[in-house]
Amino acid sequence: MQPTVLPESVKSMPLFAGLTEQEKETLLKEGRVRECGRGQALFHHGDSVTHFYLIISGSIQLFRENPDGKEKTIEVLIAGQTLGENEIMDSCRSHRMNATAISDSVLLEFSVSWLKTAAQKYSPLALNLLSTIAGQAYMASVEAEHQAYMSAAQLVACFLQRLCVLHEFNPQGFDLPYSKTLIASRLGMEIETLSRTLAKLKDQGIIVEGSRVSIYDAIRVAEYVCGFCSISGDCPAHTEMEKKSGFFLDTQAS
Amino acid sequence: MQPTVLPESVKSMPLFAGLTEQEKETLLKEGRVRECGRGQALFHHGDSVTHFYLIISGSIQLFRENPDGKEKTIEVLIAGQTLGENEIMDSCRSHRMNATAISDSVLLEFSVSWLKTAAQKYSPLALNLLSTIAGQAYMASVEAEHQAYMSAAQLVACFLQRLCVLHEFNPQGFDLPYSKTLIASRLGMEIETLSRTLAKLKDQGIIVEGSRVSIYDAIRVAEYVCGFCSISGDCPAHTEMEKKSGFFLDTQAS
DNA sequence: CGACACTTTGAAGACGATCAACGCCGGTGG
DNA sequence: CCACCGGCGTTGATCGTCTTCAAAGTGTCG
Repeated sequence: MQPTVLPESVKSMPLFAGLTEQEKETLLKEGRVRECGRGQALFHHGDSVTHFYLIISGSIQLFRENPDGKEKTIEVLIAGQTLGENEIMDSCRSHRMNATAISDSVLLEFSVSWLKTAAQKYSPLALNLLSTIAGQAYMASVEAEHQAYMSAAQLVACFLQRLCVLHEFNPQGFDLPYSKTLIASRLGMEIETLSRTLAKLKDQGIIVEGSRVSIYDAIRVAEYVCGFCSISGDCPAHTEMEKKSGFFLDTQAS
Repeated sequence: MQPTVLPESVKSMPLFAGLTEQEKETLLKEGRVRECGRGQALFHHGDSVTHFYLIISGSIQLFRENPDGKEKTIEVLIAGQTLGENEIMDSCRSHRMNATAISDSVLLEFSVSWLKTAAQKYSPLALNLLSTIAGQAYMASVEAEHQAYMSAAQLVACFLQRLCVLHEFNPQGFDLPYSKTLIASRLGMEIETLSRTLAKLKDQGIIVEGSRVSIYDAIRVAEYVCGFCSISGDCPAHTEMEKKSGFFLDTQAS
C-alpha cells in the first residue's frame, strides 16, 4: 500500500548486510505490510507454508500444542527478527508450529519463492540466512542442554538475563514484557513452579516483585547461571550481560 | 594422497545435490583424507575453527563439559553426515564443543574458506547447506521440547526408535551401536536412570537385554512416544518408523 | 589373575508436577 | 454502583520421578 514507509530500520537488518541499497530496494518492494492484532494468529500448526516474515514491530509467540492440551512456547520473537525462514529452507510443506501475535504487531510479508530466489541470486543474503539459522540451531541445542541439566532457578535466571540483553533493558530495573504464564510455557515449567522460583531468586542476586525485576547483582547471577551453563565463554547472552553490567556499573560510578 | 578413492558414496551426499559431476570433482579434490582412531579427538572446545568435515566412515561424538565435570553428548554423527558447518556458518572463531571419534573413523577435511567460497559460488550447495542446518535447528528445538516434557522412558523409547531409522536397523532385533553410558549422556540422564528405564520398557513394546534391542511392538512404541511428542505427524523419525515397521511386518507376512 | 571400565540394583533424598484453595484485578452486566 | 465472573498469580500439601550415594556384578584385556 504505502510505497516506502519503513526504510532504514528494515534495511539495516542483519539479513540484508552486504547488499547494495539498490538490491535492498528491489527486494523489499515485493514485501506486503501485514498487521496482526494482539491475540491474532499468523498461522497454525499444519497450515501450508506460504510466507516469510520480517517483524517490524510487536511480538510473535511460536508454540506447539501437546496431545494433552498443553502449550509449549518455543520462542517469542520481537521487532527486527524474522519468521518462517527455517521451515522454508527445510522445505516443509506445512507449518510445524503455531504463530500468534502477543501484542499488536506489524510484519512485512514475502512469498516463499521470494526467499528461495533471493537466496540463490544474492549470495550475501544466502550467507546471512545461513548465519541466522546456524545461530538458531546452536541456541536450540544449548536450550536442550539447559533443559537437561539446569534447575528451575537456573533456567529462570538465565532467561531473565538473556531477556535483559535482547530487549536492552536496564538490569537494575525493568518490567517483564509479557505474562508469567507465557514465561513458564517458554521455560517448559508449570506456572506454580515459576512463581515459587521467582521468590527464591533473591538469594541469587535477582529481586522480582509483581512484574518488576531487578538484577541487582549481575555478577552473582552470571556465576550462578554459567556455573552450570557449559557454554560459559561462548554464550553471547552471558558475555553481553557481563559487558552490560559493567557498562551500567560504569555509568553509575561516573 | 590417493587421487579418487571414495567417489560415488561421497558424491551422492545430499550436500552436493544439484551440482554437476564436474563441479563435484572440482570441489572434492580439495579435500584431504583424515583418519581418526577410536578415542582420538578431532578438536576440542575452544580450539579455533579451521575445517569442515565429511564423515566417510566411523562415528564422531560431539559433546560439552560442564564445570562440574560431567559430559553432555550433543550428538553422535555417523558416515554420510557433516561436521563443522554450523560453527563455520555462524562465524565462530573457536569451537563450542568437543569432537571425538567413538570408533575408528575416516573423514574428508576441507578448509573453512573452501566451504564459504563454495556456498557463495554454487547456489545449490548454499541451499543444501541451508536445508541441512535448518533441519538441525528444528531437531534441536524438538529435542529441547522433549527434554522439558517427556519422561525418561519416553526419551529412551524415542531415541531407540530414531536410532533404528537412522542406522537402518531391523526394529525386530539390533545391537546398540555404542555404550549405554554414551546413550545416557546423549539423553541427558544418569546411567542408573537409563538402566532402570530400559528394564521398564518391556511394557511399552521394547525388550532390551544387554545391548540387544527388540522393538517388538513398533505401533505401541510410536503411540507411546508420539503421545507426548507434539510434533506428531511432522516428525521424520516417527513417520519413517511407521513406514519401516509396516515394511517389516509386510516382509514377515509374505 | 587382577585391573578397570561398564552396568545393574538398592535405598534415600531433592526437585518439580499436580491438586486444591485463595487473593487480586479488570471487565461486564444488572 | 455493586455483584459477578474469568484470567492471572500465589501459596500449601502431597506425590511421583529422577538424582545421588553406595555396593556389587559383569565383561574384557593385559
